[in-house]
Amino acid sequence: MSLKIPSDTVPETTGSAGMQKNIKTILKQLESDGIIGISVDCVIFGFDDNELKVLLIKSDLEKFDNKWSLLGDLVNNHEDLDQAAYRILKERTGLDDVYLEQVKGFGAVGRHPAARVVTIAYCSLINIEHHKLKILDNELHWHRVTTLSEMAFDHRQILDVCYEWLQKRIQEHPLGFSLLPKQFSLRELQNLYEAILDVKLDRRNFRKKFFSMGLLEDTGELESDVPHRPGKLYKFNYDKYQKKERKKWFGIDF
Amino acid sequence: MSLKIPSDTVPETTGSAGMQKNIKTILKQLESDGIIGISVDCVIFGFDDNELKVLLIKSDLEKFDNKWSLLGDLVNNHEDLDQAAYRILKERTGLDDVYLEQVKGFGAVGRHPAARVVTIAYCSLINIEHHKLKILDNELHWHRVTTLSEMAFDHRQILDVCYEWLQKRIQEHPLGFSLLPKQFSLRELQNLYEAILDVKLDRRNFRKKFFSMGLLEDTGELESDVPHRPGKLYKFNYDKYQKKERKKWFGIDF
DNA sequence: ATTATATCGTGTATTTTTTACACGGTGAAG
DNA sequence: CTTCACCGTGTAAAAAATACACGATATAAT
Repeated sequence: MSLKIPSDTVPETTGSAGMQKNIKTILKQLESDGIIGISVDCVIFGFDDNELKVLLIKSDLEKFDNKWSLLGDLVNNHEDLDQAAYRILKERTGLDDVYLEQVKGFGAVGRHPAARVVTIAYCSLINIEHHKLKILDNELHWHRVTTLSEMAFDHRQILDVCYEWLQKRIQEHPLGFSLLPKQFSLRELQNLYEAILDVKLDRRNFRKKFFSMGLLEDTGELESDVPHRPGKLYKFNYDKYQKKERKKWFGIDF
Repeated sequence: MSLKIPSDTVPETTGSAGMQKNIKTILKQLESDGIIGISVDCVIFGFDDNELKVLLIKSDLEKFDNKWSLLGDLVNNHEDLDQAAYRILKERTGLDDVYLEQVKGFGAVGRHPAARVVTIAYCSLINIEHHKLKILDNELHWHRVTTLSEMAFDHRQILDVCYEWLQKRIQEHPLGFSLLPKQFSLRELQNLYEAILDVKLDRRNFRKKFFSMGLLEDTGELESDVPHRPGKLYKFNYDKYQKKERKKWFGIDF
């Protein structure tokens, strides 16, 4: 017999009052049996209107009435952690080929009010445009990351950790491109970095930096619908990046 | 009722044949109930003889006969993940005030032969000297990290991930000091970095780099028992490090 | 058509950081 | 009293990061 109970967020799209009761019963049983549940929570970032956004859903638990919650679910018995995260992502965004990476496990004893649940946080970056079709479905919402007050469970802490992880990560690895269209102008790229890192950067030096890596490919196309001189559109060359030999020693810097 | 079953490694020091049977029974039951177990595994690093070592134990499972295993245990229902890791560390090394950090969760379906167990890997750095008293107990062994062949479970993979994590981490954060005595010479520190990162560094520039951070404190003492001119002994000033404001933007570098 | 405006794209001088490298000093061992 | 191995410091050259300016080109307003 395979237990199937809800996680921090509603896994079924057909959430109803009758469902709720069932959920609570199962959670209670888990709790009384002293079994630790294991879930996966996805911090799905998007970039829109020059701001970093995160995809959230209204919590279904009374205790967290109207609070925002990350997208998550219990891990099934037959699936890896990564698979579980991909499943959630697919269910919620319809997107398949996305950037996804594990960030950290969270297992404080009281983090879930109904039972002991350890969750593994994943971070995902998607192009918000690709996802727009599906957003109307339910209680899903893109929310600014900078102006978030309370959230359900320990999801605020998880989001904070993931946001800091992202800030560090985009400076060392080429993930930012996942938030942009395949083709992008250099200004769009810089806006992305400035928004995520909350810094102002010099346009010319930013340009120099990226071109010196030799990983941006000129598509020959130009921006359109801009009220000024259009910039060239580039795409990131992942192949070249893979083949590139990375220097091992990068120095000590506390 | 609180389930208590063994993890990837024997939690009890009194491991015996009778115990083994009990373990298997419980694992089988878990497996048939479709419950996912959750454990913590500690990658405990030490530094000795100018080499990075890891603390391992002989696996108790027949399938992994004589293979090396990390130190781990199932997470108890009433303890946080971090607490579980600390508990294992304390049980095995007798050490308390140690560096410990979560690295990654591993949850491949078939990673444990007896049941589905998701494990959270922790990385710990200890001074190998402090631990020598307790090593005689059982099957514990300090093993070179560079010359390790097969290991039990997916522990080789976990170790690899943690080793790479360490290589990156010691360049950005002051953790290396946990592997050294409180007081150390600059050469010892450099040997540590060279061993862990597998690079040769210029002695003078290494010195310059560290002193320019202003975090090394001259103890006034000198090395002893060296067959040459003794070097000064320093200690790391953690207080100063905490107070130090770190620059946010450190540039893009793929 | 002409002008205003906003961004594009490039180059250069300055500062800072990293790297490479040399020499005199001190303690132990023979 | 010489050899050896490492300690401790300084400096010149190379590389990287930063600051900053100007002409070009598109749209929109006049």
